[in-house]
Amino acid sequence: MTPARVTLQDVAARAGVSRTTASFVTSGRQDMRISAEAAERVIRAARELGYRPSLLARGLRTNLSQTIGLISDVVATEPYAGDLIRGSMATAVRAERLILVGESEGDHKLEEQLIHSMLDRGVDGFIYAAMHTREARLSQVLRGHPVVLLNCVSKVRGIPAVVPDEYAAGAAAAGVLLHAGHRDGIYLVGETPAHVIAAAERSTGINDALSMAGAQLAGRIDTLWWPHDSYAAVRAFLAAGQRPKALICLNDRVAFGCYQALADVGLAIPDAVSIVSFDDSDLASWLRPQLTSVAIPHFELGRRAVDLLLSGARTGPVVRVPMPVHERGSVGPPQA
Amino acid sequence: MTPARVTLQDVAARAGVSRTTASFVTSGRQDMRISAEAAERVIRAARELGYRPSLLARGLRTNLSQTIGLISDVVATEPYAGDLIRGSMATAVRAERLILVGESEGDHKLEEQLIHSMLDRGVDGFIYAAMHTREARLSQVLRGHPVVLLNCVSKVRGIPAVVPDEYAAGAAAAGVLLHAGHRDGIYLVGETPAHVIAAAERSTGINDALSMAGAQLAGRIDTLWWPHDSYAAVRAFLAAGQRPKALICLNDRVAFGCYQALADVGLAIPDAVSIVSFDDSDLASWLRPQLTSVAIPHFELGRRAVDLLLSGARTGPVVRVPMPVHERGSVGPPQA
DNA sequence: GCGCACTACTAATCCGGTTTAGCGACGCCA
DNA sequence: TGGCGTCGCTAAACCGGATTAGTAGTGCGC
Repeated sequence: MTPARVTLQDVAARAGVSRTTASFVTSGRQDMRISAEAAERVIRAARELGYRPSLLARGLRTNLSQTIGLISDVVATEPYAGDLIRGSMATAVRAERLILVGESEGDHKLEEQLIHSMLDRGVDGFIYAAMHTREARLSQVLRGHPVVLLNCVSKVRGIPAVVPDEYAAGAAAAGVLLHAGHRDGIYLVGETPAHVIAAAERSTGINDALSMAGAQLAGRIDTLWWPHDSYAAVRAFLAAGQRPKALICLNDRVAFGCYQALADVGLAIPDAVSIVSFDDSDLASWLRPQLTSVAIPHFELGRRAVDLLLSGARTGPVVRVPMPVHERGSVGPPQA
Repeated sequence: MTPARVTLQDVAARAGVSRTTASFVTSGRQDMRISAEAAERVIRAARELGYRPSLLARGLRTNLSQTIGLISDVVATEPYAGDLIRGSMATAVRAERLILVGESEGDHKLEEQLIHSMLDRGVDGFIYAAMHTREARLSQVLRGHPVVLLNCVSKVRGIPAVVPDEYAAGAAAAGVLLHAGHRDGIYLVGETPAHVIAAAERSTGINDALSMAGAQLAGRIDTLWWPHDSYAAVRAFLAAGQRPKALICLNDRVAFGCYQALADVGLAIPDAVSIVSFDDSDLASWLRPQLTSVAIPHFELGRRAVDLLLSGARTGPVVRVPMPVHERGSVGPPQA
């Protein structure tokens, strides 16, 4: 049934050496003296037999499993966050690692169970990912194990973390409007609760960039980050007689609702109103006109986190990954 | 640094028994006679010490790692397919398993490398997932290992497989229109290449359901499954003077393009044109009016695949998972 | 009072690697 | 020619469990 595995013993026998010697060769240790000739025989035997070392056996002895645990709250729930896993995975594979995934669904008990399960399997370290950039309370179970935070930060200890550079992203979004000539009538659409770091930092970046140019937000349209909510909020805003010249939406879904509300009252994008947004989801390129949006570099975030973990950093500053602006058709010069 | 693990030896010592006895108790084997009293002592000692067996060590001996390998082509790329991983994960965790993920990106070499890497880690079986329902050519490396196909089928061997019931879904979509009173002017939007099983089966289901009701498709609007393409195709269709009464879109993205095209010429949904679709992505509920769509049960698919794999089935029929219809506001009675 | 079955354990081995300790052979030097 | 260091390699122990093959102790029948 299951194909029998070739063991180090088989390789050693074929090469006419001891298991020990074969081990030294296959594990590539330099500090033990093996003649080039013997090494060559071992390598050949291994190749001919299709030898692959059992990482279970190796890990038992070395306490290294070449495996990384990825714990997330709800990563897979968010449509595009799969890229976060992809980035981690691709990077891990390139370093001969594999990734064990676990989703805690925000449940602390489940999270601890997952961490234990992973430790039972000897993972070499953890990536602790949050969907929405926020402050994380790390489980005690992780204490003493290598951890890199992904898309979240922790104040208690100087744990290495990788997060998108939301501040710069906010500044960039504002910059797009400024560059198009906008100075007033710019509104921020979307609520900015304090615990959502992304919102707060984007907002700060926007304000700073605007004031640096001698401008400022004309106001804020408060709404949840969903199409229905922003649609209703913007409809009400317009119904009150307000006529914005540009909207900065805190994500693409919010922007979608804005598109719908503006269409209802016949305000053209970008002629009457310019729109910039954050996320750069697929939606952004499906809208008409296509939406200018600042991307969350999910793949890159995952990549960086794995790199950081594998680098052996156990403590360090927060790595901020740039968020690229994708300029499309939703921004134009302000109406004369 | 890393907390020292409690071993079976520690537990045995504390309980005053041999490692063997402790092993019998912790691994729950009934066939060996252990007094209730001794068992109790071992259990207590294990609890007090926080003992957790090393699955590396156990796996080395038993050849069972309690770990499943999930190989996919591009699962994480598709926004909502993360649910597929989630469903597998949640189900696996409930059975004390963890999932090792790997994405082949369609690259056969990479796929083999991933499979090898997983085997090196002693995975007990594989879930081989495809993003789009299709026929899969299984790597030779998998031969002899438990495999369940997810969202794909294989003709060569009778490998267990889990797929969405696309035929029934097609019939259901047509049924929604029939139920609303539609009999003619119904068009299918989206190309149906032969190798895309989902498309072919949906199409057959639609045709069968229509003809069962004495109706039939008025025609087909050929287009790639993307908003821009369907937008252009439907615009051209309408420009040619055609006036459909209902559109069956092969996915939500296609439907999105239809919405845009219909809006351009002032045809209201659902008053002038009814629309049903497949996928039930978030987009469906964001559109105005909300889109009636047949859902792909990603989570359930993942769940079933893991269940099937853990059930020990090495061969079996294709499991077809129902695709639930989510009725919303995009379907109405045909215009008088 | 002996053989036998049964209970309740345990010593020893195994899984497949890594790692430590050490062993012959050889060359060099005094 | 004996001591010593180095080279090239291996025996044995180890990692932490599971499993096989017993082994004491007890009760029972005859």
